Amino acid sequence: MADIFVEVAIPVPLRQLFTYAVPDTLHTNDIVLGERVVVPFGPRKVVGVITKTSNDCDLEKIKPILSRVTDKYHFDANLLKLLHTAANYYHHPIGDVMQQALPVPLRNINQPTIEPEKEYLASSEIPPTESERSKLAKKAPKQSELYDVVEQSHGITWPELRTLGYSKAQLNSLLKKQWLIEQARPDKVFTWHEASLNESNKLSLNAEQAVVVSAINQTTEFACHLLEGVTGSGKTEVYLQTIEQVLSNNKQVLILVPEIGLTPQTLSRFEKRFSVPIYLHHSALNNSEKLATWLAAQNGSAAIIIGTRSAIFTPLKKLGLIVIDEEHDSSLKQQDSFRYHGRDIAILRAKQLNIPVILGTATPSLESLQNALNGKYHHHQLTKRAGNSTLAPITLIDIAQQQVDQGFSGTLTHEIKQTIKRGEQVLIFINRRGFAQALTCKECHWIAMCERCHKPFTLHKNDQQLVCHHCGNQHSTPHQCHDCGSVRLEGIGLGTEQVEEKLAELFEDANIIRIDRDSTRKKGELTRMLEAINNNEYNVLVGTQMLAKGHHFPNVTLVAVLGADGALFSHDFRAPEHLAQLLVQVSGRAGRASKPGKVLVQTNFPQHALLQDLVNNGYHHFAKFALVERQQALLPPFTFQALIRAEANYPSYPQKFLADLTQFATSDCMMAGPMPAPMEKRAGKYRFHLMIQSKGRTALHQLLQLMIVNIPSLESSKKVRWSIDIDPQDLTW
DNA sequence: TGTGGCAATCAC
DNA sequence: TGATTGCCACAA
Repeated sequence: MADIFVEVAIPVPLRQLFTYAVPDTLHTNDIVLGERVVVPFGPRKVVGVITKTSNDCDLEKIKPILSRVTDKYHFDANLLKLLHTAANYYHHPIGDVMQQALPVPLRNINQPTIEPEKEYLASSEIPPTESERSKLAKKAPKQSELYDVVEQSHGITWPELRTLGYSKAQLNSLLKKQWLIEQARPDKVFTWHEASLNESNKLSLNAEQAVVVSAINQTTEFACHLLEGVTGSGKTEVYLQTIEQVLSNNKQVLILVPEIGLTPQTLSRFEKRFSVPIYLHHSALNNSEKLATWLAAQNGSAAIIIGTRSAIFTPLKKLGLIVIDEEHDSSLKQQDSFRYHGRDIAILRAKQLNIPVILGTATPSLESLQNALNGKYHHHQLTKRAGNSTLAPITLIDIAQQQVDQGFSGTLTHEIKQTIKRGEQVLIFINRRGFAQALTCKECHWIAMCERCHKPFTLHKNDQQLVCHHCGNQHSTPHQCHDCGSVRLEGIGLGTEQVEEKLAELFEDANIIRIDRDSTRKKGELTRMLEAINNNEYNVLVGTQMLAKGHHFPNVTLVAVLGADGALFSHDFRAPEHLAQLLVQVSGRAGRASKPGKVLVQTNFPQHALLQDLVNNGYHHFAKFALVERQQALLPPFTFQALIRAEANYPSYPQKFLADLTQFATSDCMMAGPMPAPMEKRAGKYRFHLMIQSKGRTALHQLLQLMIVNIPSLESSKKVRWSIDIDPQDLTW
C-alpha cells in the first residue's frame, strides 16, 4: 500500500505548509485534519498540525513523519477553519497561528500526562453545626466566606477560588476540618438542570434591560449585538440573563474580559448565579491549569469559559454564545507576533458557528459604533443607572490661566483638601510611571538618553535609577552632567512618583498610596493594596491607567486627571478616543448614590472641541462627532489600514526594504512611508514603518498578498525582520 | 524561529 | 590556537 501525504503547519514564521509522507504503518486510514504529528524539520523535531491530505506529491525531497500524537485533543474542523481564516486575514504564518492556539503542554514533543481535575465540595457527611459556623465566622471570616462560596457552587476548582481571592491555606484548613472534600471533577458533558440556576440571586430587570434581553434571546442565529450601557446600567445582568437561556439549551458560553479586568467581582457574580462548571483562562494561570480549561471546554464538561484575549481560541464542543466585555479595551488586540484582535476573531467565530455575539461596553470603540450605526450590528442602549445615581460630572480646569505648582493647580489643591477633610478619597491619574520623564542638566540642557533607543531615560527617584521604559535598560542616576560636568541635574515632566512626593508635601497628614506597574510588581500586591484602599487606610491614590479598569472605589469622590493634553495632539489618531474612554470609565468609578463624585481634568486647552463635546454632551455624542472627523480625514473605520514594520541593525536596511515594497503600489491603496517608527531605535534595532490604507479591505488584502509573494525575491528582504499588522491599534510601537 | 556552517575577531 | 561572536541560509 502506498504512503499518503499530508500538509503540515509547522511552528515557524514562514507563510507556507510543509509536505510529509505518512508511512502506511501509521494507520493512515484514520488520519483526521487538525491532528498533531511529530516531524523532522531541519536539524530538529517539531510538533505540527495536519491541515490537508493527498495521495500524491510532486516534490523531490519528502521526509516521513516520525509519529502521530494519538490523543483526542486535535483541533476540530470548525476551529481549524477559524485558524485558517485568521491566518489569511492577518497575513500571519499559519504554523505560528496554530501554535498560539494550542496550549503550551500540547506543543511539546513529549506530550503531558493529564491528571484529572480536582474540585471542592461542601461535605454532606459531616456538615458543620450552626454554632461551629458562627464561631468560624467570628474567628476566621475569610474561611467562613470561602465555605459559603464552595457550598453554593456544587463543585468549584482551585483556580476559581484563587481568582476570587482565597488562599491555599484557607482552603486547606477547611479540608482538614473535613467540612470540605476534594474529588476529581467529573468530565461528563455538562447538562442544565433546575439546580443550575440560583434563582434567588436573579435581579429584576428595568424596562430597558428587559427589552434588550428579549431582543438578544430572540436571535439564535448569527447576530452581533453592541450593548452600549452607561456605567452602572446593569450590563452584567443582561449578560447573565442571556447566558441563562443559552445554558438552559445545554450550550456553552465563552466570555472575554480585559486583561486586568478578570476581576473577582465578575467571576463572583457568575458563581453566585449559576451552579455550573466555570473554567478560567487568563495569564495568572499556569500551563496545566490552562490546559485543564482547554480540555474541559473541548469535551463539553465546561459550561462557561471566562478568559482574556487568547481564550477566543479555546475549542468548544457546543458553543452557543460569545460575550465580549469592555469591547473597546485595547488589551483585546495582541501587540506582538500574531497581532489578532480578540473581538474580531470572536465575530468571525460566531459567524462561522451561526451563533450570536454580544459586545458590551459603556464607551464603544468607534469601529463598533460605526457598525452599529450603519446597521451591521444590532444596537442596544442602556441609559439608566440603577438606583437613580448619576455619573460624576467632568469639569475642565484651565491651567493656562492659573499658577501650576509641579502639576497641581490651585483649584485642584483646594478640591483635594476639601475631599480629604470630608473623610473621602481622592484618585489621581497620571499616565506616566516613574518620577520624571527625563533627567536634564540645568546648565547645558543635556538629557540622559538610552543609548539603545535614543529616547530619554525615565527617572526613578526611589531606587536612584534611570530606566528606559522602552527596552528596560537601567543605570544608576548620575550625579554629574555627562556633557559639561555640572551637578545641577533635574527631572522634567511629571511621573507618578513625583506626584506622590508633591502630594506628601502639600497634604502632610494624608496617607498616600501609589499604584502603578512598579509598585505592584510583587505578586498579590495589587489585591492587598485594593483591599487597604477599600478599608479606608488611604486618603489619596495616585496611579496610572491601571487604576481605571475594573476596580470600584466606593469612597472615592474626587478624581483628577493630570497630563491629559498629550492625547489631544498625539500622532496616534485614536488617542482622543482612548482619552474619552478613560475619562468616562473614571467618572463611573467615582462616588456612589449617596456621595456624588466629580472628575477634574487639568488642561491647557479647555476649548478643544472634542473635550468640550465630551464634557457637555457625553461619550455617545462625542463618539459620533469623532466619527465625522474620522470620515473627513479618511481614517478608520471609514478606511482600512495595514502597517508593515521592518527592523534591522542599521537604519538603511529597513528603509530600503520598505521602499522596495512601494513598487507594488496599486491605484486603490494609499501608502505612507517608509518612515522611521515613532520609536525609531529600540533595543539596538532600527525600525521603519510603511502604512498602507485603502477604502476597501479586498484591495488592501490583494496588495499585501502581492507583496508577500514577491518579498522572498527582494534582495533587501534578507537583511530585515518584517511583520504585518492588520488594523493596527498602537502606532507608537 | 531555531539551527548549523562559516569567517572574522579575540584572548593568551 | 582554540574560543567566541556575528552573519547568513535554510527548513518538506
